[in-house]
Amino acid sequence: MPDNAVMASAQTSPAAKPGPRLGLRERKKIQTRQAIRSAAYRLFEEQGYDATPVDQIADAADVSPSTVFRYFPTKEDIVLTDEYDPLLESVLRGRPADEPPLTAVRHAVVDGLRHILGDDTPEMRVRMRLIRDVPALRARSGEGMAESVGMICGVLAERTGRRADDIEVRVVTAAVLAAMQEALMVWVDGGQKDDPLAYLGRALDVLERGLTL
Amino acid sequence: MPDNAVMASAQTSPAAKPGPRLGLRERKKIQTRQAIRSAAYRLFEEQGYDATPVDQIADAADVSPSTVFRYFPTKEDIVLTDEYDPLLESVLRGRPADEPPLTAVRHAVVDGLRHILGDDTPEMRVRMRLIRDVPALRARSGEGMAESVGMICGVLAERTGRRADDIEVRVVTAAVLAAMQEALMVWVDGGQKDDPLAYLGRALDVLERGLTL
DNA sequence: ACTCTTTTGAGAGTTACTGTCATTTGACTT
DNA sequence: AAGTCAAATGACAGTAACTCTCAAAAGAGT
Repeated sequence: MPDNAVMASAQTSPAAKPGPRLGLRERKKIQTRQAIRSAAYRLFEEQGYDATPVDQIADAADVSPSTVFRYFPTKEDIVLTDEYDPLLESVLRGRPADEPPLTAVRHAVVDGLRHILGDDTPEMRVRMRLIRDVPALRARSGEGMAESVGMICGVLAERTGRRADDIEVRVVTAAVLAAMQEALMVWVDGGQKDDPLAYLGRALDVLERGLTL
Repeated sequence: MPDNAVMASAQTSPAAKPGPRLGLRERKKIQTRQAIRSAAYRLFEEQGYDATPVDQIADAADVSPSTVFRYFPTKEDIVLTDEYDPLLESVLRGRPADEPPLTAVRHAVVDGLRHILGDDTPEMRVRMRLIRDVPALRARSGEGMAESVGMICGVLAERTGRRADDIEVRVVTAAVLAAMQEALMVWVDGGQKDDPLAYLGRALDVLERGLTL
């Protein structure tokens, strides 16, 4: 269960958790991964995403192009890889079983976002801008969103006794994630100044209100 | 304003409207376009989307690869090009000005879908299946959806006096389109048997109900 | 120091495009 | 009917994102 690419990665920042007891091999892998990402972000900001070939990223990160593709299956993944879904799932499963589905999902999404905004790094801001501006990244981000919808539907199915492909379950889930997406994009459009959670709250309120304007 | 790729094209079917008064040139263009599409759909069904190179489509359609790319900027566009947005926009603008936004959008989406389902061709069914099954197409389809959101927000902004980037306007719009998307996908999953409009209706009801399950 | 496994880099190949340019082919004029 | 012009086509060269294979390099365990 991959990612929700609109959201930032949980362990993107340098030295996210080097963990004292890792072999040299593992440490090098983390280093390499980070080197590639840093180089990529820098080049993307300087020249733009499309104008930056993978070969150039490889050069800048001092690895071969093969290695880049070994770490990131696609160029998009350099920007979009994160671990949002597992976090979201565990928060959602932790909600009390008698809570109404929408409330549970709402809390899960809010908590998940809060956790992730913990690392409010400059890199994350670049990432959000890239997702907003580069069509290929937007598209892939949407794909990640769709996978999140699938995961959430699975959990909701267990909670409600409905089927995971029940249209109402799916609509609820899709609407919530769409609202989150819009909230984040509006936040980015506004210069990433205010609290994104405030936007998210307003967005979810609209849903609970039955979309009345 | 491109397309909503989950929706089928309005003039995809053969001889959609040859129009009696077209020069030979225009007629040939329509023919070529259709030849490419037909060949592509056939090959996609036989071998799969990814396993079918554009060169092979060109061969099958008796044109050069250059010509294929002249008609369809990307391979994805062979499947996804449609004219849903203009239709949607005109229907939406035609709704009475005092109607609540959600109601107006709801009617527009339903009417739009009805129009489009007029041509319930086999090709359209293949298209829907491709969109469901091929990640690249799903992603692009989502992109089209995002553009539709933009268009609808523009119209709603005029109607309501709010700004087009108002978060509530965007959430309403995004939720409706997400619901439509889910409705269509559930319909496809169910074998495209029943009336898709019934699914759409149920999906939109969930939204108006405030996402209560 | 010596295996053994994992990681890396080098290189070749595929495919989706992009851009250019000469040729062809309708469209229109005389 | 012939001639001119603009649009459409095809051939070709080039770029960039991957994919695959294989041999060299580098940790890990003995």
